[in-house]
Amino acid sequence: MNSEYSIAVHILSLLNRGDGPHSSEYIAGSVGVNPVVVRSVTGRLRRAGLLHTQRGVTGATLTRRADQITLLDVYRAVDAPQSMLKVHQKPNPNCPVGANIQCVLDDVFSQAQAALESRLEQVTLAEITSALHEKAS
Amino acid sequence: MNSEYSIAVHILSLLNRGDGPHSSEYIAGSVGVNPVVVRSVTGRLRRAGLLHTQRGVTGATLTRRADQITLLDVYRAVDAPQSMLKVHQKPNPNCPVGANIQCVLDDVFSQAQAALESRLEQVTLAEITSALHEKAS
DNA sequence: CAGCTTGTAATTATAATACTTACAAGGTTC
DNA sequence: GAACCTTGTAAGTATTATAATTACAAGCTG
Repeated sequence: MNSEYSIAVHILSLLNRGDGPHSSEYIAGSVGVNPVVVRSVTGRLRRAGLLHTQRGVTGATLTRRADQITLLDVYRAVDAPQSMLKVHQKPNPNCPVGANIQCVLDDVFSQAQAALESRLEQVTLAEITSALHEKAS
Repeated sequence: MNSEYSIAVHILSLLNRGDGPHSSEYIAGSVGVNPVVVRSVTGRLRRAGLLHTQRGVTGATLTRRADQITLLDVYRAVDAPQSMLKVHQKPNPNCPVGANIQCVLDDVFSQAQAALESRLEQVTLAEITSALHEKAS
């Protein structure tokens, strides 16, 4: 797992403040990464339909209200792995266990992943913003 | 996330068949990794109290019944990360968002992680063994 | 046009993961 | 006890994943 996901949430939180357009360089300063990384993540969010940008013009804008954007939307947008739990790749097909373990684990891991995603779906960007204000005060 | 976790489940599944002692080299053949990796994972499982081994003597034995071992026990045993969702490490402390985003995300990610672990806790090694038999037949 | 922006490909560092070698510690067999 | 197994670990290497950086085309704005 890389940290694109949390970077994406950070970017969206900045946009949700609504205080004028922010360049990728400004955002990069807040996130603590290279501006290219910000533009890359922003690109994914745009392709997922969460925000709008335009070549040459500073800033990005959310395409819908913050309470209509869940952390699961963001998770899917950044192309996060299908399951965070990794199955080893080369079990021996000639062993009864090795031949079937991948299939069995895929099933179990999918269920665990679904539980995690379900929790993410219950949190909106608006709630993140609220929590940030809470902490800041 | 590395694949030690699924390797651990694989090893325990082999032990749970009860068909004689298996050397780390035999197990490695089924799992598809180097014997040293098997011994390393076995070591973690031993330190977590899930199985017993002895230097010089072939094989390992479970310390309790398979229906008393959950996948969460195994997850904890292999020293898996506290949260699979990674927070970016260098947000700008001088920015209202950057200063608090880690804290807020840690909280949300912990909840998602708890949901995942809760699901793992509901699955036992005995059920994995059953599923393997099911597939094999 | 000059100077900014975003979008993206390509390259280089860096870090995480996996593999392998090596060997000590200990058991078993003859 | 000697030869030959085993497990337990440390240390080094290779491979891969991640992040940072460079470079530049495409496009807006004054």
